[in-house]
Amino acid sequence: MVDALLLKLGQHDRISDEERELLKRAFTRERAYSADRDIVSAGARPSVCTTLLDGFAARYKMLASGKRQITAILVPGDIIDLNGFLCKTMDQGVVALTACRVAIADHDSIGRITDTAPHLTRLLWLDTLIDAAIHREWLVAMGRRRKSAQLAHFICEIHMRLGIIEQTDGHRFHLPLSQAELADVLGISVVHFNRVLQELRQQGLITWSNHTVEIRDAHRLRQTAEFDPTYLSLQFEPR
Amino acid sequence: MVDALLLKLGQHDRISDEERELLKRAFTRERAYSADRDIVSAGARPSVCTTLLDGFAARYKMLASGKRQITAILVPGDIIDLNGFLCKTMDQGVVALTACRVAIADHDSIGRITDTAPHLTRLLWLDTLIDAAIHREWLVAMGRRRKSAQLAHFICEIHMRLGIIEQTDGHRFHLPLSQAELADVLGISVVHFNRVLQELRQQGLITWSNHTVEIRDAHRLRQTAEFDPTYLSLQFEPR
DNA sequence: CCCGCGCACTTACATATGTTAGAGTTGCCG
DNA sequence: CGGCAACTCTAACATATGTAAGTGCGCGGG
Repeated sequence: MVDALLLKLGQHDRISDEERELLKRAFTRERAYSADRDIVSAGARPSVCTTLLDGFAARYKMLASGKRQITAILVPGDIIDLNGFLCKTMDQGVVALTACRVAIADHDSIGRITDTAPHLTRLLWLDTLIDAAIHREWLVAMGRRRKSAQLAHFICEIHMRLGIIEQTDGHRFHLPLSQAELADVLGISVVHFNRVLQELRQQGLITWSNHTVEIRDAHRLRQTAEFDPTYLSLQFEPR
Repeated sequence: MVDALLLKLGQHDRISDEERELLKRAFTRERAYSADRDIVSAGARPSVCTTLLDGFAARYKMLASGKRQITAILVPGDIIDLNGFLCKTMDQGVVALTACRVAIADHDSIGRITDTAPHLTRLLWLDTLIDAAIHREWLVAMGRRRKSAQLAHFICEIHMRLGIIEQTDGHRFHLPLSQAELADVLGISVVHFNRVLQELRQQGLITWSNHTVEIRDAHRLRQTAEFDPTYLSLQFEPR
């Protein structure tokens, strides 16, 4: 059930059979959400952790003006609210962008892991550190890159993250998000998102239609994005 | 030596005497950096963790264009490169913005804590989760707030964080950063930073001179910032 | 004491991005 | 199969933000 999670954690370091078992036994229940439903709401005090099995979700925050900023895109294998285990109160909500299936673990089970399985605990901690590194990369892109470079960077990142969980087909991948949702990721208007998208298309860097993205010139795309995947900690080494 | 760190961690949950001792014994060595020196550089593979005792530092990334984005402001009590313990390679550098004093702990000592002191480990983990929550809040401010609101939000946050380590004087605090540095925080030009600053001044929300900020109307400042400190996890409860 | 340098601040103009409105497209459902 | 609804894409204009250039102030070193 938690295959994608294991696939992802296994990128960073060896996971023993016992550790695999611990995780599998923690994430027992399963649940489905339809698109546009909150999986966790801002301000909630969850008593469980949830990992995405299938579909796309987004961490987000609404402002009084009605504007929305998406602060993270979650793909299968991502833990949605591991921060809730220690932060107690969710600072932001997570919404299903497509139909989603999730697996659920009680905080008690996670707590038992932190009490008895230090190495697995470090891997879970690492997972949240990578989330933070992604946030930092987004901050850089948002604050100091040209918007076309920000989009290029986002495409490189998602392509790589989907690759880990074997959801890419070479340079092509499925990204079932609307332009309005992607505009909320980049922090720009839908109109401007479309302008920026045309720019990447016109430069022959990508094609994008029917929610399928194809990278046509990976080298130049990475170059405009100044993409360096170090922040994803994909090196396999003892942790 | 690590008083500020203990003060900060102690906001979230009770710390036992043994845990205090463990931390004190981990952070043995001390070191000083002058302003504008890197404390850790991007791409480094540190074998130690460092916590700020005194001064202000910033996590940052440089782009090929020469632009800089600051992704975090570090104040005394913050751990500078706890992520390096598990990520191994630093995704971004940390620079001393003023003269800084730091305390240093070997990764081995931190590793021993994670192997033997689960509760203290959770508190350290929590600290990195709060870093991530701050990043998310900055993403929202950067992407979707008016720039004056972004600055207002930053002031509210820093005031609160300095309050925890007892570096505020009521509604006044010392913030020895130049406008160029603050512009790199907000992701705007120096000129525009100055415009935005004038705006907050003119609205009577703050005064700001000689690197001293005074909040004149806390209520309206929070209101324009839509500031809600939930994301800092300042609630005292078992973790 | 004065000079020079860094920093805060300003102006004028250029560019990027947002807003509003609407036309074309696609896909789903009755 | 027709029609609604959501989405993509474009245009025209308004606003926010960046760039280049320069003034003035305050502080530390000679």
